Amino acid sequence: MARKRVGNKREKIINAAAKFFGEKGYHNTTTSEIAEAAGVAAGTIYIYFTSKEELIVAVFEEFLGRHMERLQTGVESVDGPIARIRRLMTLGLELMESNPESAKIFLSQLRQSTTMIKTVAKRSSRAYNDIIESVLADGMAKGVFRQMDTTHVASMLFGAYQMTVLEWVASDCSYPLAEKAKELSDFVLVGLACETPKGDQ
Amino acid sequence: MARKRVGNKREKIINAAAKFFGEKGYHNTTTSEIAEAAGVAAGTIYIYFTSKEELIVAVFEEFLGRHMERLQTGVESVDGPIARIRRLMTLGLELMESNPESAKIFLSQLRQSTTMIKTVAKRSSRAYNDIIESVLADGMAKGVFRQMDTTHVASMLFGAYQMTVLEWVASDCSYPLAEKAKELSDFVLVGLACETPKGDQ
Amino acid sequence: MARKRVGNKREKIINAAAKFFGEKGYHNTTTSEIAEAAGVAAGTIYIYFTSKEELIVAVFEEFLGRHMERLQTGVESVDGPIARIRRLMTLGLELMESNPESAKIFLSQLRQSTTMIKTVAKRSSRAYNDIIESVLADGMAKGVFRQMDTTHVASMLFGAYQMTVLEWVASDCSYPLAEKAKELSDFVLVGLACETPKGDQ
Amino acid sequence: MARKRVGNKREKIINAAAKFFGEKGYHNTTTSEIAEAAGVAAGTIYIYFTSKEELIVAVFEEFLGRHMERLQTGVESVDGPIARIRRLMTLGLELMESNPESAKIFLSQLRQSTTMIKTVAKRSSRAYNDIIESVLADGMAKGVFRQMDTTHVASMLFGAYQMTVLEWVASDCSYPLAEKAKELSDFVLVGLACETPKGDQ
DNA sequence: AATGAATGAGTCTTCATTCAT
DNA sequence: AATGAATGAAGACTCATTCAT
Repeated sequence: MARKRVGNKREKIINAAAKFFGEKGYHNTTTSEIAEAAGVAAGTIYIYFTSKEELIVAVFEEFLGRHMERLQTGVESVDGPIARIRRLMTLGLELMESNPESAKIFLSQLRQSTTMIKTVAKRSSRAYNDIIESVLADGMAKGVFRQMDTTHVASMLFGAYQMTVLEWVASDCSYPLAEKAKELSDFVLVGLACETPKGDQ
Repeated sequence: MARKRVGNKREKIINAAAKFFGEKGYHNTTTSEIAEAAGVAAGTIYIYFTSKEELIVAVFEEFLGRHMERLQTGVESVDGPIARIRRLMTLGLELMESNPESAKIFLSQLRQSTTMIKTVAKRSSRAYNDIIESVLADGMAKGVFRQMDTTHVASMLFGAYQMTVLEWVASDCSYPLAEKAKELSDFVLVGLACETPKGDQ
Repeated sequence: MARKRVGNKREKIINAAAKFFGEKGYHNTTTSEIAEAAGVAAGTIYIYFTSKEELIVAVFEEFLGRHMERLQTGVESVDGPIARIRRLMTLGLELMESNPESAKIFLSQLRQSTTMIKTVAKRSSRAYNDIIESVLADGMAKGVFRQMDTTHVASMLFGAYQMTVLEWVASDCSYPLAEKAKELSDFVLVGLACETPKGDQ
Repeated sequence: MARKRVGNKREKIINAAAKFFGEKGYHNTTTSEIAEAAGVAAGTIYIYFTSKEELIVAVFEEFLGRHMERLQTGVESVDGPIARIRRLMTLGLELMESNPESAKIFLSQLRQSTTMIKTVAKRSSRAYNDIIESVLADGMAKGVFRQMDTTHVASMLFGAYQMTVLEWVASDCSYPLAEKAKELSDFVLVGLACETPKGDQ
């Protein structure tokens, strides 16, 4: 039965890498342990990826790319800016919950250093932000949301979302993440409503 | 009048380390370059710190500890939950702006991996969160803020704050961070006000 | 009329190997690139040769063997030791010129290290030397050449020949090698003439 | 008595490297074995040399530079082109004989591949050639030597010299190299004398 | 306390070779 | 015979840490 089925090795390596990168970070993960966990020889990694760095890039593209697609689709499946923001938050949390591995990567690797990694991380988070921003702009145009700096607000909103996931991961995923969806949506939605803070002097 | 006090070297090492850790990350910084930048011998670092890891811990404690103190003082200098939230956000951004190095550490190192680092990072962000949370709890008790999961809301608020700083750092500090303070405060304050999102079905 | 004879692949591999070994040296050439250039799969090389080392041995045998044959024939086509030395030098340079690849191998690989290579290289250069030596011995017997240590003189002569080729290769074959033939022959021939150096004290 | 005397480590490394490079060639020598033979840790090599390549360059410079100096001095200590050629050949063989290690490097590494090595090797052999060439030019100017292409003749002469050494090394230094000096000098000197080959048709 | 040369374990990466198809 | 994906041993180089001075 020879040297295994063809085609699933790249996938196995990406999965193993995702697991370790998420858990221990890029620098604390050795290519050897990735290889071992993936059930391949050390050198095999270098058949599919030219370097360790290219591997983490692939991990990003794989996981976040997958998220983006589903978020985009999800958002378009409902109408109205408010519903869309709710959908975005809820779906985002669901995706994270169904794949804690990718959640960890999403959180921990987002801000590493080497240039290439940086680039991809930025691209990924920009993709997230873009989706949010377009919903905001739409809501603003329709008069549902107040006037705002959509870029800045989108990233604040993204920050609130991220921290929601981070708390959950830090708790070792000890509760259903979905239950935070309402609070998250409420929090961000009020901030977008057509009025200024009240009770303020 | 020897200007060099005792402790001078420890301080110099911490400053040099902060600079490099912020710029290039923990793993891409060597102890040798820290030593060189600090103007001490490679071995000297190990007189003040038992390991590289302890050094980054010290950097965290130093910088974030300093922040905490000033945030705490700043918050207590005004009255009322709403004003305090405003003060917190504004002062936080000011502190970051006046010390971009620490801003970078705050952002990029917060989510590394090795256990010890994790612990400290968590401790630091918890400190931040604690300040926020106590203001929230107070506001809730006084009926100024709506009922909420203060822990979760505090961290979302912290997330919005973080992303505001991140955007600024990513832009190479190309604009005055302070100008984002109002939008940030407004955003988080509405989310806390005593009402539910409107326009929602 | 299938143009591909059996043995075609072996030949292609040897040619590709010769090219790379000559250009980049044994150690800087990978079996994969040889395979690619030869238009065969990586594993195919190991059907024809048991190892990379055996491959370079084959390259030597192939090219230098070919030279030897032609040199031998060429030498025998003229009469008299002096004419033969001239023929040897001229023909040798012609062969090198018509095949710069083999010239490079001849020069650069002659003195590698691993035992087996050493052995073959020695064998090859010995073959060269043998031809020269036999002409020398003949000339000495016939009284045309002076008494000498034919082995030593043969190798000095070979050295002069080699350096003539090396200079040419080092110049990127920028001039016709043949034009050095007369000087080379003159140089070595005087050294063989029946007299002692004059003008010497 | 601590970590040995300072200053002799670089030398020890160079000596160990010279030994192995000469015996087994650059590519078949590992930095670890050099370190071990030099009695230092693997990493120590990289305190003194930035790379393995820089190490072999240093080996070249060290040994051949030393030769050049002594050859130059030796040549200048006698008068007249003929005597100088004799001196050059004799002294050269003596130097090789007194240091077989360097003889091996001189022979085996002279024609490796990587660019930097090539460069240095070329520089070294050029230095040798330059000394020879200047003596030839002088002799030609004084009418002691015939008209010739000094560059080409110098390198042929160098080739004869090299092969004399190579034969000796190949014989495992089994005889006194010095005894070949006369034959070598005679051979090259006749080739330089003011006449054309005789007995030629 | 301070130095900085030395250490050596640890890592990524290469590449000759194998073997199921 | 031919393929080429997979192997895994080996090697150059890095860098946190030590310790004699």
